[in-house]
Amino acid sequence: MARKTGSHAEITGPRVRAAAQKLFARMGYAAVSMRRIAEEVGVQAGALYLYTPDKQTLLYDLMKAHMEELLEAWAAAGKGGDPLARLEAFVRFHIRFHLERPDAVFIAYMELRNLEAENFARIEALRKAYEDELEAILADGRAAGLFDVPDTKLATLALIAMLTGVNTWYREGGRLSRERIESIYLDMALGAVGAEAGRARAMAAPSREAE
Amino acid sequence: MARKTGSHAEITGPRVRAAAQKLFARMGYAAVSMRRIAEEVGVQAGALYLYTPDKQTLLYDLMKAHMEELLEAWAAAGKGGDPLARLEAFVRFHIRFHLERPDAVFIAYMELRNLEAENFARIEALRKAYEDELEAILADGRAAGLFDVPDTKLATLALIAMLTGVNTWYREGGRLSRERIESIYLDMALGAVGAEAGRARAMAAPSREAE
DNA sequence: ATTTTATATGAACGGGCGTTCATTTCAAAG
DNA sequence: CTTTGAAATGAACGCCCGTTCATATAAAAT
Repeated sequence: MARKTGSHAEITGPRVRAAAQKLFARMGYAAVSMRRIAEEVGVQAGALYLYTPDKQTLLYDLMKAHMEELLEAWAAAGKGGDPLARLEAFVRFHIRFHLERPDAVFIAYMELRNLEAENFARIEALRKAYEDELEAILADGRAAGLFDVPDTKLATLALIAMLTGVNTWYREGGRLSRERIESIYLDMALGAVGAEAGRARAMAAPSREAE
Repeated sequence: MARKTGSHAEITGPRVRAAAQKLFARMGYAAVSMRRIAEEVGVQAGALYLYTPDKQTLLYDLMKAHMEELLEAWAAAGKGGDPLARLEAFVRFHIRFHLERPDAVFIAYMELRNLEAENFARIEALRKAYEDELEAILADGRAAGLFDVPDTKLATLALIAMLTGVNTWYREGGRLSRERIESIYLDMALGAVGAEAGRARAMAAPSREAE
């Protein structure tokens, strides 16, 4: 038989994962039945238990994989540079990464409350690790006199909320290209942390300062 | 008998509303049963139908009341002034209003997908009306040469996402007062839209401000 | 050709769901 | 008192839930 063995979080069948991710994102974890997921895969409900011990683990595995992928991708993309360059890299990376997997992102921040306490704590730890990456950039930038940030924790949460917000309105083939969106959000992020040198280059004519 | 009469959205019994709001916010609409709500009220499930035609209407009424309250409160608070003063008023109003009713706010943006198409469209229209209030401020500010905003629609959504984000981490009696939080977010918002006049007053020395 | 193994079925389990409704309770109105 | 009628009960409706399991199928390994 093929019943799952180890301490769960195994390589849940890709077809099952894909079906669950799609349906959880569209209808919400609580509103999707195992029978509905099975239908999407083209199988009977009982067969799902060859790939996951239960519905909760299916959700947890999706969220865990997403968060780990996020951290790994940033570790690979966010190399060195001065704080300003690192902030630009972070902003562009965050928007691009999140726009590329809207379903996973949606689940990761809408279904937190449907995780059992233990699983919730694990996902929160991963989220915290990601936030810490941005906070370190802001702290370094402040220390270097590049940013004007009274509270790095607050600024971190504010920036991440702003950036992730793109996912709520972006639609493929819309009015603005991803590159353009990244640039606009980058300018807003730089302004929000008082990094006026970064903003200056986008200014030239119409109104204000030069540094 | 006391069965509801008009085209629904009546004055759903306040105790039922309060119980539903609390439970929907904590566990999610789909995960809360009518029996659980009844238990919270201290009544049997059947009695709830004296106050609402069905569960869906209970959710819709909560969201509609919240959005209308939001629009009315802003209409009362957001009087005139130049765009900079109006933006400051909006930021402070938004944070204060949202921090005062975390359950309603949480439901309003987490349970949209559980609304039937017709109800969804009505709530979205109210949300759009609120966003338009901010967008008008940004458009006026840009026209007056006060803000540097390449796309008012994007900036509107970015600012609202950033401001509403406060609700995800704020806890009563935390490290920072609401007033302090408002001020910090105000500075970030002003920076994000390139309103350097507003930020300037906070600059003086190397990092912090005094107001 | 036989055994093994992975994959799947489909019926069944106990239980919870939203909603309805005939009936009861009980305070206020007459 | 008696009548009214709003407020609430509690049983019942048909249906869907997550999960288990004995059984079937069929490809791979022997």
